Amino acid sequence: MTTERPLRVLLADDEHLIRGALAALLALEEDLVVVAEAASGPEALAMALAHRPDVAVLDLQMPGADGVKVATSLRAELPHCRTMIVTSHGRPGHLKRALAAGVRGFVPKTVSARRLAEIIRTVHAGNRYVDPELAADAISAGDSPLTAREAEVLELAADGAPVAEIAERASLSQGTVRNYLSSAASKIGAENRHTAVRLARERGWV
Amino acid sequence: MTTERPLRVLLADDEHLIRGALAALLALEEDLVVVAEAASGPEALAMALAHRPDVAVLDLQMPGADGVKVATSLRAELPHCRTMIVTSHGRPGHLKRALAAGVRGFVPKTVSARRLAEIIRTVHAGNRYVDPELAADAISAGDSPLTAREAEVLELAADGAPVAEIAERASLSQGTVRNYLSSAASKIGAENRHTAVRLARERGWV
DNA sequence: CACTGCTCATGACAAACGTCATGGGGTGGC
DNA sequence: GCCACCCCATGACGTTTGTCATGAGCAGTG
Repeated sequence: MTTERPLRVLLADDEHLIRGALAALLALEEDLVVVAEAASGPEALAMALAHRPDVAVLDLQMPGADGVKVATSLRAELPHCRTMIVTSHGRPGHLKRALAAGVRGFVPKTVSARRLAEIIRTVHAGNRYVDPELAADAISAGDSPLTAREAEVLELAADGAPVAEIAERASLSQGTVRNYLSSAASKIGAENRHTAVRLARERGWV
Repeated sequence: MTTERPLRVLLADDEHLIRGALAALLALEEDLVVVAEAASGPEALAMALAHRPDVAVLDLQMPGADGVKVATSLRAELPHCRTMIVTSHGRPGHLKRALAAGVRGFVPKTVSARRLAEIIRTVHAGNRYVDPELAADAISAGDSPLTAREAEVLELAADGAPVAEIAERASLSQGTVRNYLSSAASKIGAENRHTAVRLARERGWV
C-alpha cells in the first residue's frame, strides 16, 4: 500500500463545515486523495465527470438532487465509479432506494473517520458495506405493503392537502383517492391518513 | 495572540465523523483547544462540568437532550461558559428558542471551519453572532399570532390525532378544541389544521 | 368602571373524510 | 383459461371536521 496509485475520492456534502473537515481527515490517509468536492447534487455530478474519481462519497440530503439521484446518474455516466452514501438520518427507506440505485456503501455519520476510510477501501475493492444497525432497521421495518398508487397518493397527502387537490394532482377521481388513502391507512394500521403519512415516512415506505 | 491562555472549547455532536473532523480542524487554530467532546446531551453537560470550557459548541439535534436544553442547563450550572449552537437545519423557531436560552452564537453547518473559529472567538469575547440568513428568516417569520391555548392545541394535533383525543388530552370539550383549531388555522392562513401544524412548525410557532 | 381580549362552552349546519359494496379493465402466473 | 392482484371508478352511508353565532367567566388596561 505504498507505491500503489492512490485511491481518488469525490466528496459531496452541502455543509461546508463537514465537507472541509472530512477532506482534511481523509487526507491523513496515505492511500486516499480527495480529488474533488461538491456542495450540491448537480455540482457533484459535474465534478465527477471532470475528475473521474474511483469512489464518490455522497451526502444523502443535498440541494438540487439528493445522493441517491446523483448515484443513479453516476452509474449511467461513469460506470466504473463506485458510489457510497453518508447520512445523518438513517431511514430504512433511504437505504432501500440507495441499494436499488447501485450504491455500494451506506453509512451513518456516527462512524469515525478512520472507519470511513476503511469502508471507502472496501467499496473500491468491489465489496458492499451497509451499516449493521441501519440494515437491522430496514429489515425490521419490513417491505412496504403499499401498492404503487397507494404510496403515490399518500405522498401527495403528505403536506395536509385536501382530497380534492390530491385528486387533481394525481388525475384521479376523488372517490378513488379516498379509497387508496383508506386502504393505505388500514394496511399501515393508522387511524387516518395523516398518521398514516407519518408512519410510512418513519418506515421509509414513501 | 501568542502567549495568552488558550480558549477552551467543548464540542458536542452525536455524529462521530463530524465531531472528530471538527476537532481536528479546530486544533489547527493556535489559540483554541478542544478540551472535551460529547455525543449526547447529558454527556455534554457532564463533560462541561468536568472540564469547565470557555465556550460550548453544541449541535442542535442530539440524543438525550437537544442543544438548547443543554444550553439552558449550562447557563444555570456553569454561568461563565458561553454557549453556541451549530445546526444543519436552520428553522426560525430553533433560533428563537436558542436566544431565549441565552445562547450567544447560532450558525449553520454551511460555514467553513475557519469562520467557525472566528465566531467562537467572537462569542468568547462576549459578543453575539447569528447567521444573517437565519436571522432574516426568523424576522420574516414574525411573532406568533397564536394565543397560548391555540398553540397548545395545535401541538397536540401535530401527530394527526383526532379531535376527540386532543380534547381528552387537553381536558377540553371537543367543540372548544375545534374552535381553537379553526381560529389557529385561519390566523396562520392554512386550509386545515394539518397544514397549519406544518406551517407553524416551519415558522417556529410551536 | 367600561372595554378588550383570552378561555371555555354549546348548538347547528355544511363540507370533508373514512368505509364499504360493487364492478369493469388490465396484467402476470400457473 | 382461470385466478389473483392491481388500477380506477361510482354511489351510499355515517362520522369527523370546519365554521359561525352566541354567551358566560375572568383577567388586565385606560
